[in-house]
Amino acid sequence: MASKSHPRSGCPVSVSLEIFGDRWSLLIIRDLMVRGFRTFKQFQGSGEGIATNILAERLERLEAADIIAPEPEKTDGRRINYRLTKKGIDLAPVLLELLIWGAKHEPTGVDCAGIAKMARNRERVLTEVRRRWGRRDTTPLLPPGSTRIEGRSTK
Amino acid sequence: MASKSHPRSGCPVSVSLEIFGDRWSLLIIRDLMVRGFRTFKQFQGSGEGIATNILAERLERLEAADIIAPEPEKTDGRRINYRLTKKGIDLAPVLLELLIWGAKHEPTGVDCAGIAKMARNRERVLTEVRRRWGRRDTTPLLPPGSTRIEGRSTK
DNA sequence: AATATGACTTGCATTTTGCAAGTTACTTTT
DNA sequence: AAAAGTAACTTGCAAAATGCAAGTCATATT
Repeated sequence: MASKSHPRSGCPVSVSLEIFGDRWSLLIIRDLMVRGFRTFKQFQGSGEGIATNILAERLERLEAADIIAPEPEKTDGRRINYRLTKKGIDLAPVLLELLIWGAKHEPTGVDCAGIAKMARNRERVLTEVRRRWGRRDTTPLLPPGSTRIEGRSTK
Repeated sequence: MASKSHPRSGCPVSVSLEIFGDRWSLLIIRDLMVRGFRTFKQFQGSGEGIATNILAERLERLEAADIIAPEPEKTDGRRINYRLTKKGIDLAPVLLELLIWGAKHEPTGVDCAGIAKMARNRERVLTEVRRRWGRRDTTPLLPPGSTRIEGRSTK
């Protein structure tokens, strides 16, 4: 992917897309950010069907861009836990807007009302995502299959 | 590009990425949204170096997704003006966050202070983008090479 | 009538993907 | 302590997407 550095415009949008402008990178970041995934196996089984060679390449790429960082698990020498860096967690607004747009404009089989509520409380959602990242809290933000955000109700 | 419909998760993020998760689509949308570009030739010469066959394919794709719509120019039968649909202009927040992230975290050769100001006034920027879209105003939001947003100063 | 322009095609070489089947270094079981 | 997992990758290909350069074709312009 974009291994050869084509001379592109210096536009920040363009630069961003050169790093994660593909169909998989942001899904990995999403899994880290809201589903609490940490390992290769988890990403692999995330339901999107990414091939293992592509997954390995994307992890390498995201690491090189300092968006994620690997930390070997002490209690199990086989396992590597990936974690978002500060730079990585800063992608939360991008992901949130992507989520809101997709839910609004495409049939996605998720609770639109729940997403609409998130759209009305962007800042609250982002604050929660950042707080959990700071605490290394890995419980899924969205319980699998749901779209309701956990924690203090928004009512 | 994702011509074969792989069965993917119904996650809105995933669905969004299937439509414009590549290195070019959002750049075309950016050109339409903030640079006031309308034609094939303009996109082609946007400085990113997109190949004409790819450009044609992306325009077709974005049109199929109802993100852009072509309208032939009455005064010149050769020219087709592309325009963002409502669904397309709704991508403004995504693009803005992408812009903010890139400017903050990558060397982009643009005025970081200007972008930081936009980051503090997201809503104002988005309102302006939408207003201009509604008026079919095609003067660039950002004067070429600059990053200062036009119109009423933010002072 | 001749030339130019805008919006694409086409052909082809190079890259990236996707898929299935390993491999390697631990861990757990028996 | 040997056998049987597991986690995280590699490898080898075939298929698809991308990047070039060069055309085509329907208007415009000169």
